[in-house]
Amino acid sequence: MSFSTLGLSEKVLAAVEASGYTEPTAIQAGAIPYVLERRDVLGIAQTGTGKTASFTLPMITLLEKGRARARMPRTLILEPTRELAAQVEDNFNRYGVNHKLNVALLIGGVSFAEQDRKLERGADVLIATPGRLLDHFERGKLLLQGVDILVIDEADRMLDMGFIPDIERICKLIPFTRQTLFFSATMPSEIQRLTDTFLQNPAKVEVAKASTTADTVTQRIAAAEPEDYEKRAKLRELIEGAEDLQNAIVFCNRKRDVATLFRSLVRHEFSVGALHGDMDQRSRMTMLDNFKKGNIKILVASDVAARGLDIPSVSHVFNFDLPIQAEDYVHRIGRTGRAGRDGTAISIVTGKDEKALQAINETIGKELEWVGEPVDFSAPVEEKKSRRRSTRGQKDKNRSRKSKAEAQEAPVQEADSVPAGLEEQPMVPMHTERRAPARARGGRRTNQPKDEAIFRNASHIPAFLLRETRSKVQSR
DNA sequence: AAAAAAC
Repeated sequence: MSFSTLGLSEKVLAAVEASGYTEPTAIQAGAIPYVLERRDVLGIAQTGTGKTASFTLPMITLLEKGRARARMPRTLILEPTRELAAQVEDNFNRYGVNHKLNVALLIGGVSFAEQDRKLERGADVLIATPGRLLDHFERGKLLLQGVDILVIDEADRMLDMGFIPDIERICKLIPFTRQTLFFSATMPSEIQRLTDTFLQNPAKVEVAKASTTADTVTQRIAAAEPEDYEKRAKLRELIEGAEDLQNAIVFCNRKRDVATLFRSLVRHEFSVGALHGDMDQRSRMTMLDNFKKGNIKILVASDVAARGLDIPSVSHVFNFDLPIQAEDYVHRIGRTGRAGRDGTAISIVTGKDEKALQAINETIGKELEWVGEPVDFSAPVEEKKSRRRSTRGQKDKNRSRKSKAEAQEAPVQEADSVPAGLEEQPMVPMHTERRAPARARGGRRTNQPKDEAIFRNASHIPAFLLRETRSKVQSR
């Protein structure tokens, strides 16, 4: 199978070849001919299957005829998150090198001015998250009656995020004569209803569901005490003990925990970045970019990074917290072991996680194996105080199990406290212009890092990367 | 107990 048999234009084929691709993936081979025939397409595919190129390549081919008019984009692609939208833009830039496409990215968190300019100039391709798109529409800056191709990507995720009413509204604003390409990893009933309403005689292209537990991913769980500082110590131990760690994503359930953990790892001189939805857009983009380029080895992230992000090779995934929804576990560990590469996923489990762990084991259809000693779920997991009173023996046993180094490690910073000198610090992330602790400024090191790639002085991180959202709000 | 997304 080769790209040349799919009906793509010469210019597109040249760009694909220049990118080094020779063989289409299953979803590309299945969907591209239908798109070029102007059929509606229902694509059922996970991320990491080459889904994006399955619509961008034929779209670029189709866009060769005709030209955009001011404020009337010719095509519209809806994405659930800003990062995914930006990723699709990258895709158009890469495969559209031989074309003069006007591509406009309409996402929140950035100024309207440039987006307006691009709309005014006439966009061949409009890539948007629903909120910002509707915002532009309501301001009258955008006319949707010229849209010829509508792409709805990651529909099931849009559903999870409550975007379906917005999607329905947008669909109704676009002429009935359009071509619609609809992608979803799963087909829950609400999504089925949506496709029944908005697709006309679609060609259904389904690619085998990537097995939830890719054989190339080694999955393990590691026990820790439930206190945050204990979990952070365990995480450092896991990172330092990891074999062949090239780069890693560390998932936390909550944004504030992303922030706290990020600061803690900076203090411990890891090469680390953070990513969550409350960070300003510029930081989000730069963090992700630096992580992709390898400037940052460890990315602490919320579930904003769990799905869809195209980070080609992550050697390790760590779950600082077990995800609340077992399904999210699958998405998180799907960040590693991609494209047949080896990957390792290690999750920290505490006495409070019994139910979450059960749910995950059920979802993946096997029992996760422990590294080190397992958590004793039969032990009471009430508040620490009551446990101390009721089961002193158990507690002492736990303490003696801890290594000396761990025991000596004072709580780096409790979730609710801040290290000295950073009292006024915002949640996320640390601001380097304030005085960081001596170690983070490259001062005396108490323990010599053994791996230069994973450990690094934090002082190189550009200040704007470490700025938090509130400054933006204050400046208004 | 969460996160994501418009201002």
